[in-house]
Amino acid sequence: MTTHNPKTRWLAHVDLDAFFASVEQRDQPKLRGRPVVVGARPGNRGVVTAASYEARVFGIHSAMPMGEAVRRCPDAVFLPTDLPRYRQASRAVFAILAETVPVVEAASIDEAYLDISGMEKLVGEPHKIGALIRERIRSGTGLTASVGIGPNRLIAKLGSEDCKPDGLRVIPHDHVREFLDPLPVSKLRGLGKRTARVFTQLGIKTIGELHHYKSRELEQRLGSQLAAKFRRQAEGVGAEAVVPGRRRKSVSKETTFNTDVGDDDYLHDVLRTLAASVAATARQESFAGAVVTLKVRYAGFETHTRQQKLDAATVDERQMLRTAWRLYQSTGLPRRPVRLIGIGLAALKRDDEAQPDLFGAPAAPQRDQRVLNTIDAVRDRFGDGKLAVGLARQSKRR
DNA sequence: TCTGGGGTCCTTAATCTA
DNA sequence: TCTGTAGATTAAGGACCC
Repeated sequence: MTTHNPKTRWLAHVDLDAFFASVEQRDQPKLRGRPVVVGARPGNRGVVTAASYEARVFGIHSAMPMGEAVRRCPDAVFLPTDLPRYRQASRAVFAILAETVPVVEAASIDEAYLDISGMEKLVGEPHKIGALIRERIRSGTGLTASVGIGPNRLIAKLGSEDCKPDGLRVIPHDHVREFLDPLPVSKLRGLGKRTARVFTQLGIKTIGELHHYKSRELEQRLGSQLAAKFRRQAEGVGAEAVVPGRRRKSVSKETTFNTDVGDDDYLHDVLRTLAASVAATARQESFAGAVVTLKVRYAGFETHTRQQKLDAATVDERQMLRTAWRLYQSTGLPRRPVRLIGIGLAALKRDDEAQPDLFGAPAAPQRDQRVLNTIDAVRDRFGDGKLAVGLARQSKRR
């Protein structure tokens, strides 16, 4: 961990612009300059995963229902999400970052935090470092990134947001207050719709107003922890370090049906497929998990989860399926048609930390890859609704 | 408008255990 | 051995993020 004096500490936040859509435009030149929307197939249940800046002009943004996106811009190019290709592009960007900067923390597939303290001596002032990072990403991958640089993570992140797309913004230590004060509180991390309502009711609109808000009403309304978190952010003095190589804490797989499913045999088949996929991921990444979670969603978006701790960590899909199915059948869940079903594995341990698991004899890696490939292939051809049927046929042929 | 999928973290309540 | 209790663990749900 770096222990720089806050005045000499520089963190950067790198954010790839409209990432999924940009990868598509990069790989298919005829899409450049056109509105591109990546996400669910129009007509299916689902939302927009990414929208190019040309599509955003029409008010299309991620998480918007696909039907609404089609209404707003029927002439846009609608593409299915091609995660393997985006992962590949992401790996290329992270490789460049790793070559350029000593400490890199991946925050998501298209975002990273960098600790660039000390690089001034080699490269020059922070502005030069940011420019170098952006140029290397552009020349190495053909993608554009926005970079924010500041004395802590929050300021760096808000900086990159502020200069999007394809921009660079440096906020020095002694400019933090003037940068932060006029911003709306909705810019704070972890502040969503629910919390925003509380701030509105308290009459707090900007980060500056929150910074000067002394009443304990905030603590009463949000709870002491959450209130403290937002107050710290409003002070602008975050101290969390950039941590390379964070470990994942859970893995899960879920699917939404095009029409709700009431047939238990069918649900069981789908769950088996999802369990196989989770188990395959676990084996590929060499960990086992001791908590199985079942997730079920009904009409009206009514969502329930059930979980059970196992005696020992496992990667065995049969044990996961047995556990999840027991949870489905005997924990008082509504017996109504199901919109979504999913399974997850948590309380993860690396293989070398796990208890020996007699039931979880690892399957051949080739088979794991087959499971993952099959899921992708079936989803490509039929969409998620046909996933279970497609796999059931496959396994009969085998 | 009608809401995906894959995650993290937090709060609260129930249950277990010393 | 019984009982009350505090703290830890487990479980469920919610908010949020990309």
